[in-house]
Amino acid sequence: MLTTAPTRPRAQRSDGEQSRERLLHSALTLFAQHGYAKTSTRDIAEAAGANLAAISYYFGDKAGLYRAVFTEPMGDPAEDIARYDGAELTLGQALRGLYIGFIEPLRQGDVARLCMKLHMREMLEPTGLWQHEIQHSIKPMHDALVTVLCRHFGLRRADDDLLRLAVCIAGLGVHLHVGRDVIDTLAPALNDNAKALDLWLERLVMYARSMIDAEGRRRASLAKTGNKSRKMSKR
Amino acid sequence: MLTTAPTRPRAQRSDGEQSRERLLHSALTLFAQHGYAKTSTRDIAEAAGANLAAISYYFGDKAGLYRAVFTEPMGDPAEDIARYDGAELTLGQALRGLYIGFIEPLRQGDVARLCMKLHMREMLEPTGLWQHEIQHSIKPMHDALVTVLCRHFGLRRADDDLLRLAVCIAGLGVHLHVGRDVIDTLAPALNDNAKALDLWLERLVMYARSMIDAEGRRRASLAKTGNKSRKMSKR
DNA sequence: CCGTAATTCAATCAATCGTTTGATCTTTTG
DNA sequence: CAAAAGATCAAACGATTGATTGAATTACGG
Repeated sequence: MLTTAPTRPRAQRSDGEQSRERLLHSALTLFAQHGYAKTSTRDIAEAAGANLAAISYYFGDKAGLYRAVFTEPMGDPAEDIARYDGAELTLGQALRGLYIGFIEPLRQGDVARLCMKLHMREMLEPTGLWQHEIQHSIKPMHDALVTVLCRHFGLRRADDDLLRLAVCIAGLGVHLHVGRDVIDTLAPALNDNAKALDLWLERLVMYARSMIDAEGRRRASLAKTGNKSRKMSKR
Repeated sequence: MLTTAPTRPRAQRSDGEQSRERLLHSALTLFAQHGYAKTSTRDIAEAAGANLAAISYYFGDKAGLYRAVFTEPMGDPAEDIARYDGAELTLGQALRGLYIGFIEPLRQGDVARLCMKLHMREMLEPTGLWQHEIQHSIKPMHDALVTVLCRHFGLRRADDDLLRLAVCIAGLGVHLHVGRDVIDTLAPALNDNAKALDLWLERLVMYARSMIDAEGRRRASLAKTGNKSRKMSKR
């Protein structure tokens, strides 16, 4: 049997989607909490109040359910990108738009946060959907960020140092999710209310600006002293 | 010397440790590659060229093997901390010492890198050893970094903004490991040789400095406009 | 060289896993 | 209302898992 859900040549019953969505929600919660392998289909069905066979009925198999959980609630990446790659935006606005994409899921309900956590988990499971996710979701965002930075530095084409900068800027946002458990343990006050998340946004923008400025100074001093010497910035 | 697998009232055979260490190495590789749940004891035994029962013989059970893999090859966290929390170090030296702890494993052999990857993976699999790891390995490193920053800003006690800064500084190093697969896909040139890692060290230190400076300026402007004043030490 | 303990091995157990089955119930449609 | 399709359900199947058993093998001390 292949992966597709059952075809629906006729009308579907109105009560059908209920179980399907309950399964999706329960699966999201459990997958994000315990990972794919440690989550059994029986646990998912029980948490959803549905029958075990409903999983194969709606999603084909466990992998199909995971795929649905992984891709279905995700918005178009272009939506996130549009927030920060407009040519008319100032650098500050672009950075703010970028980090909003990371922070907003944190303040929304469980669903968005669990979904983000699921994606972060996929980063360490090189097989499966991750490579696809990199190409179709992360790469466009990365490229857009690189474009913004190129424009800011007046570069026609990105070099390695600009890529490094882009990685670090994005890394600040990623770390907010990946390191969430650690932060909650070491400094719980940093995440415990909506106001704290506003501060995160402010600080991340400020930090990103400072990194961009530092890279700009490095490039300027490099251009001045010629290609050979590499001085540390003083200050 | 103080291995406590089975009870050993008599001498042990010299060929015994061979299988034990082969099991440890194979388990590290497979656990880091596929995660705990997706790695079967049979695969581990086969990769190690040992018998399946050797796992229970040396480590009790699969969890015991994982625990051994997770904790045995890890050096004392105090060793890492000593590289950057000395009071006589300049800020630049301290940051360099901090990031060396992140980057050095990347250039060392497979073992260190796999071990680091296993720890990163554990971050998203909250069950088991992770909380212990936070308390006994990450928290000391975090506290030491906070101490360094407090000293730099002349603070008697860390506030939330300083903790945020510390999280971001550490996050740059963490992201290098967590996002490794992504980086290798989007910008493979950034990790492909020893020289590139040298550059990472340079840039991370530069970025951290710039974030620290930005935070310092923020505090200074805050003090000027009327809040309680905080003095900064210049280096 | 012999006895003992350490180690290895094949075989197996019990539990859990994902999946399938076929019957049954419910809603829609003509 | 009756036929058909959608949806639910309990039960079971086959495969794989972690762990154990007891005998066979190997190295070591005397």
